[in-house]
Amino acid sequence: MRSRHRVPTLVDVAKDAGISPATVSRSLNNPDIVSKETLERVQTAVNRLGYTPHFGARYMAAKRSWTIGAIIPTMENAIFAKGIQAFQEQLHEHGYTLLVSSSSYDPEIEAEQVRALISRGADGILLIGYWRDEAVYDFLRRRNVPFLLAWAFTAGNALPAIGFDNRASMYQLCDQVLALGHRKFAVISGKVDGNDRAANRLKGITDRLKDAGIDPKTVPIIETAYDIDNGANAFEELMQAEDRPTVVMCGNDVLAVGAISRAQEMGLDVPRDVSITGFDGIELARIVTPKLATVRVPHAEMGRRAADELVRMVESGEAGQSQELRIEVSMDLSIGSVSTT
Amino acid sequence: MRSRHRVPTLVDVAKDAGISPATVSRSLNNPDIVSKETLERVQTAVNRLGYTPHFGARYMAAKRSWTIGAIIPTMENAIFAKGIQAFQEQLHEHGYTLLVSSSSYDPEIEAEQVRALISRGADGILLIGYWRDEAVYDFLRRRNVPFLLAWAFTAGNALPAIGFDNRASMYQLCDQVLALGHRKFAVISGKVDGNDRAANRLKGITDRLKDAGIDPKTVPIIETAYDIDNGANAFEELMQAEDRPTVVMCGNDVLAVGAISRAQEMGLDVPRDVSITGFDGIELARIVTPKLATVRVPHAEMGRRAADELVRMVESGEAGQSQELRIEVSMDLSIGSVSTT
DNA sequence: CGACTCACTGAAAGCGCTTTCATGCACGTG
DNA sequence: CACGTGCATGAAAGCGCTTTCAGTGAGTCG
Repeated sequence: MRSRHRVPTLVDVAKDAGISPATVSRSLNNPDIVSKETLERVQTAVNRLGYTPHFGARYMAAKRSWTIGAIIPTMENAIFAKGIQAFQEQLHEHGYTLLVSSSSYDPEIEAEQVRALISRGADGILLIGYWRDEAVYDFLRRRNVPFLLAWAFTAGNALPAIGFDNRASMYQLCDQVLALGHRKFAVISGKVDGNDRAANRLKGITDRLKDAGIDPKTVPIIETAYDIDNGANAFEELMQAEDRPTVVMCGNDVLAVGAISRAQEMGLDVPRDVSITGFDGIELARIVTPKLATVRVPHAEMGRRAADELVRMVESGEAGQSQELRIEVSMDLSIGSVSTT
Repeated sequence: MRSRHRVPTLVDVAKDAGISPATVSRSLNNPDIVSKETLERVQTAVNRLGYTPHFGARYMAAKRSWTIGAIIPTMENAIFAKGIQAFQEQLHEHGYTLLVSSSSYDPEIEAEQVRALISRGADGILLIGYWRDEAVYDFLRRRNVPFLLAWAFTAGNALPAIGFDNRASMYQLCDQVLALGHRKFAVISGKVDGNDRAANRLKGITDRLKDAGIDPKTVPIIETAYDIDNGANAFEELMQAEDRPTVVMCGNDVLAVGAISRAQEMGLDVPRDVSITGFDGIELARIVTPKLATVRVPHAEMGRRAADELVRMVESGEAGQSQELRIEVSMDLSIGSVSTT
């Protein structure tokens, strides 16, 4: 029952078209070197039989899978959605298929996924951020599988990355917040452990505060996983302090949106009673009320460029070239000024 | 340069362990039938060499890929994210890997993706909704690849599906809207063409209105792609009418959120000036102000159940069993009552 | 007009694994 | 002691494709 119809193979096509399997293979992969007439007969046979090449066999014989793997920390929220979508589309343009898996921000799972992707023959791999066990990098290098990092960029780091400088970006945002007169800060950061993006964003804030003569140790900082509810709870906790902050800077938009929504539930007006900032510039930030002040990351462009670069690496065998992308600080309605009287 | 290190194969492991390749294969796939001592030697050799099985070869020899494919209409917004995430996790439990691709709501692309997934040896395939070219179903059946539909359920339809009744759910929501006294409706629907979910949601509204003695032809309906901005624009257009609706029902949360945000920009109070409803119950609906009245779909459960069922189909070779999931209508703050004086 | 080139095609090896079949060996049994 | 039994292993075929190597015939050139 399960195999009533035999699945047609390349040999079946060859027989049907009255030519050799070799020529059928060429017709499919390298049509230029086959005569027009033969090409047509192959085409006809393929259609008649409903032939689809067997990926495993093809991959085994050609040692090319036309597959690119990507491991992102999460699919649950939209942080990576836009970028990965663009990455996928651009890969498709190059004739590659994308395999995505998510690690739930767990380094062990990530390492396992890397092995899984390689075992499935990924010709190249996209990873998020820099920080991971050196063993993972070793494994990739030993296998000679090109890899590229995204969503982060640190000048001087030798690993090929396409992204933006998380520290500098947050530094810049913090700059603007200071310019509005804020001096009483609080921070809701993502989990810093093993996450260079989160760590650098936090560092961007503390660095800027130091430069402004504010001791970061005096700033209340809550570290929590990226999740709307966590953002909300952290916000509430921060506002319990007797000396309330005038601004709460969040490690990403998801946390910030949680903060905004809890603020409303608490009857606080944003930004009159308290200002809130985010990071990422996902759609959420745009539609929340008030519109979120945030750092806009060019997700789609990052995805496209990463695809182009990774394909280039795979096909040329050359080392990857890093690219830094420009972010844009957008001071939207969720932040107000503070009189510095 | 690209191949300085030769990738270790099963034969290398066999040599290193001093046993035959056959036994190594057995140790890896069927440890029960191998002696404990041999197992250990294999384990040691695998670790020493850093061996990872070659997926293509394995798939070719065993004719099982341990891969499940899923084709969703879009990754851009969160409609499918939660469900697919759960689907993936549950598949992982069963030892399967998920391959996701998106069709951008284009039936041609979807058909192409089906072929691509099959060619990659997907042992089973998850598709969204019922409507697609019969040729796609034929192809799947001819190939004997089990498939399952999700995000929809129509009683009596023979195709195996795990989801909810889009028409009935929207009918139910509309019911509640009527109960609040609304009589002047407007609708922002998703593109109905080729999309049974969108079509049935719309039908749920018109059916209910008919039953209430309201001629659906008198109700302004705008059909547009699921996108926040489209929702916003459609809303504005609908509110331009001289006889404004008291409620705008939207085909999904994304459209509804767009509508809410435009309402605010237009200086309209939701729900005092106009009520707005959505569909899906994604996170967005919860955090928008005012909280969106919508139909909550149990995405995670749908994903998990779909995974269990599809794996069962693949492993048993039996036909798929449909399951209908319960939705929940939540009348949140974006809807108010209308005095029926 | 013989030697070459060129465009096209075929034969066959081999990619890394699983699985069938055969074999060896240590038992327990009549 | 001859035999069947069951466990653990090995040998070898073969999965469906690509690619190298070797033609073949037609056209071109000195």
